[in-house]
Amino acid sequence: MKDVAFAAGVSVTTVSRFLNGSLELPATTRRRIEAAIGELGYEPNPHARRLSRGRSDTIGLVVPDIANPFFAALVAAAEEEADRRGQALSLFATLNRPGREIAYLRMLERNHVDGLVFVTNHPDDGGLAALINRTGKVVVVDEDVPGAEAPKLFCDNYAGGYLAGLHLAEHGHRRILFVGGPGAMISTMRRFEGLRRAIADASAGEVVLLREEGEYTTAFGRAVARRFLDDGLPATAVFASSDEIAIGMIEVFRAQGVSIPQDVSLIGFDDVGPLHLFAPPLTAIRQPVRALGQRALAVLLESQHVDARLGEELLPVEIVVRNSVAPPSKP
Amino acid sequence: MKDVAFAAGVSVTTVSRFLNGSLELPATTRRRIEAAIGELGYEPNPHARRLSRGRSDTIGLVVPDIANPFFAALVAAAEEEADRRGQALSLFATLNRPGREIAYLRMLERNHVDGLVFVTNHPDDGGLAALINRTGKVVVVDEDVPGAEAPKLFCDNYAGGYLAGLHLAEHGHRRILFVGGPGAMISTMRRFEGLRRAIADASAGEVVLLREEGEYTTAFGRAVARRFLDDGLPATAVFASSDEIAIGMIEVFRAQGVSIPQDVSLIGFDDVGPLHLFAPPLTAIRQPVRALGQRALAVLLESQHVDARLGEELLPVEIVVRNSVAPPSKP
DNA sequence: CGCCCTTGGTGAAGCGCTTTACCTGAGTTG
DNA sequence: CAACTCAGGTAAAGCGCTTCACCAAGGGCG
Repeated sequence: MKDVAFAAGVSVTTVSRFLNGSLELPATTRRRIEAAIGELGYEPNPHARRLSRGRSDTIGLVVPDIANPFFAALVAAAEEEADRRGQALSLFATLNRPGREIAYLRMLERNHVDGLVFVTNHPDDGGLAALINRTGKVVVVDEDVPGAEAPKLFCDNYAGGYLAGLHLAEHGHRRILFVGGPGAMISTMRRFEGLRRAIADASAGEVVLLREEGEYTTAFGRAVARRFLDDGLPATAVFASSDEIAIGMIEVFRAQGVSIPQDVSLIGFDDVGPLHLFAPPLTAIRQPVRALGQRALAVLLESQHVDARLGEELLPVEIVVRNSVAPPSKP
Repeated sequence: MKDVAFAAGVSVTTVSRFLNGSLELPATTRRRIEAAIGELGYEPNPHARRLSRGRSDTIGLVVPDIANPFFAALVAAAEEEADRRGQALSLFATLNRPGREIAYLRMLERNHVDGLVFVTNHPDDGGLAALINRTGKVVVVDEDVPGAEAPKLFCDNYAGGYLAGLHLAEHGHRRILFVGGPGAMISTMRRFEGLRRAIADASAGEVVLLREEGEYTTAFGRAVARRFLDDGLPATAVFASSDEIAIGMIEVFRAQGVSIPQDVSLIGFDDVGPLHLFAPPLTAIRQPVRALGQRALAVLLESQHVDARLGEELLPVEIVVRNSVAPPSKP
């Protein structure tokens, strides 16, 4: 930049201010600077810029696992929005490695990034919340970190559970198995609450609501399905709280010759994979995953100055009816 | 850091060198410094560090679309490896926005990142190659950028095509439709070449090889499938060159009541989605997508010093046989 | 005519590290 | 005992920007 300034016969201040738009220049000067830049092939050094300005125009995104299609879609939407807003996106996956979440939050604290979109998938012992409160500039997405005073962005889990419950109840199901993720997470709690409420609202008489909670993985789905079969199909319908769980269960059901929806109805949650090509096409609650990613960025960058902290924002879900729910064969 | 140095009664040089491990200190001094750091809650500023050292310990990853499960898996593997090697990962999606690839490469040039893993999905007019050659520190992954003098990392497309062809030929197919991505990309060319070679090797007598080329999208898959049906099923088997294409085709086949594999056999490529749950479970060539991501990072960081440029590395593919290929009903 | 505003700049002090070149004093060695 | 190491440091010069505080000259205005 010094060279550019010299070549253009001005000071570095002028070049810098011109480049940053904080100085109007007459056409002749401007052209001299531009010519110098062109000839010297000058490119500003972002590290120096960041050091000077004290910020990086980079935001961090912490997710449990990028390969999971749900998170992948979230990341994609966030990246798009970040790019639109002139921010770079640094990506971190926790992969359930303990301490990783903490490490990434500390990175925020060290100004590595200007803000963090934080997606967790397991309960916090309070350490995370404390760290979030200390650092600021975090938006908590998808799952809650209780006690964290930060903008929060979830899908409407309760409504999702309610829609699923209503759909099952309308088909006449009275014995329903809920398969959730970790019991302490709000996605699990709220979806269950919604489900229960819907069943209570829509079904007269006695209703049986079984409940399994574990992880949002195919492995857990398989385990639950096996247990379910061992118990002799204690319910006529299953509400699987994620694509992964549903996939695991379908695998077992299929292997054991249990057909959907004749033997058991199944409704999923997320709907980011190609569920419509499954056999049968899977009815599911659709998460607003793109909106989640976009809004996360927007909220983060806009709460930069305003203190719009606190308060959670709920994004609407919808039910996508396909072919995996039918009336119970033996009611 | 100045404060830490003062509190510990040493110079900033000492603190810096101690922190960077370029100075052995007696236990007492070390403890004084550590105590000062603890008390002051000191965290080094990465921007300053980067400016001083002239590098960022961040590598960039440019992919067409993160939400695509194939790229998502690639990103996930790369991030994991980057983290293991102490590098941060900046993510950029081109989303087919023209000029984006160039923009991201220039960002490399400006030292924004130390290196770039570059995944393109469309032909280059030479501009990209030129830029890559100028900047260095790029590894080209998955699809080629012809003329770029950089380490290149592909899956063994030819072998993939060959495996698919062999499988189809062994089931007696003589009229086969190849559905590729963009015709100019090596993935398309090499897979087709492999397919053709396998057919030639395995089938005596006349063979018909139809060829459609377009994009790796469900939309293209649907379009080809419709055309295929309009033409009255001119082939008994289809080799779809990506999960997306296969999904698009299955959608149309299913909607039109064409059943797989009775009416037409189908073999896919990629195998990152839950193809095993499709109806029928889809036979496919599996890409070594995790290995691709990992190796990309390794190659990038290791070619940092060595000039191991040039030369492409091929990662092995395998065939995953499921249930979507059967002998033709009317040979 | 004197004053003030605007336009078009400038100098220099940071930003917070790393690194080079150098220094000092307590052993070690011949 | 003089010369030589070597551990244990240090001062200061960057790294390449941004920005604060100023300033000169020309023009408009009362």
